Amino acid sequence: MGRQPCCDKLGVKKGPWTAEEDKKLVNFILTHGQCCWRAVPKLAGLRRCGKSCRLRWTNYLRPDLKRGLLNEAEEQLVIDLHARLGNRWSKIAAKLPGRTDNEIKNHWNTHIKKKLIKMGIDPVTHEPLTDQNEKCSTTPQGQKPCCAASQKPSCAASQEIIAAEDQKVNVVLGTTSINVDNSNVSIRTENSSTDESQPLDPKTYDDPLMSYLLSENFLEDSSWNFPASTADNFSDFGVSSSGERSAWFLSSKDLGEDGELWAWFLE
DNA sequence: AACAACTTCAACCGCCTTTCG
DNA sequence: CCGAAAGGCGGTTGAAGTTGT
Repeated sequence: MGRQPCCDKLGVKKGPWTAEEDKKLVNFILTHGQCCWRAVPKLAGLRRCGKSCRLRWTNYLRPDLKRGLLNEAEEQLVIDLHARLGNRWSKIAAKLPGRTDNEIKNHWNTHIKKKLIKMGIDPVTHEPLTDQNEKCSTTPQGQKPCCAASQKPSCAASQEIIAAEDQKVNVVLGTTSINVDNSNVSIRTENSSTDESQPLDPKTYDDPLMSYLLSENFLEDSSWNFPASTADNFSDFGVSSSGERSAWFLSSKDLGEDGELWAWFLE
């Protein structure tokens, strides 16, 4: 016998999450950590599928998420990574702390794609748009493109993209330069007076939270476990008391849009 | 003001890979 | 080792919001 089913479809709620459901999920995960998503709805008192809970947490409720549109540097990084990785959104998202694969995928489809087409660049192959490229990357509705970069390449352009995966890339955008060297990404902003840099190297951060969030461990392992006991909650991040816990959330979560939800938690 | 067309993005669906019994 | 379930991922959908007429 294998495992038990994820959730019986009977009585499972769908559609947008309510503030009440968000509270329950956040409360449960911050208290118990992420264990098995299948058990979360039952234990948290939610009539949702475990998958739905995981999605809601990773895409919307996680305290380390950034809010708002991707900035120019992030956008350029996404374009560059997409050229190398194709539609592997989770891999791309792993290089942009605080951004989710869903968010990047949406931004790509709604903004970047159009921008590239406007610039005469094929968003699939990242080659200049030509009749041949258009035939290659665009197909009638309902049909898959012959050489989407995320799939096995069937044209030369995609093969080059896959082959380029191990190469170093350096993109300069105005005063910002993005350097991608296999798994390491750094963003540097040239200041006219100080030449200050903002590398994404976790070692350069004194703050243990930032260091951890930017480390490969965190990026590769999204199932970061909170301690089960509230007594030693967040000790891994260098905080222990409830006051420090509040400070940690205040600094890591943009309270602008979800202020009510997080204000509730911090009470 | 009313409606249509367009845009955005949260959430779902279904497939694939990994893990477990 | 095998089969089944969990988890993860990318594609797609549709409701809500925005813009144009």
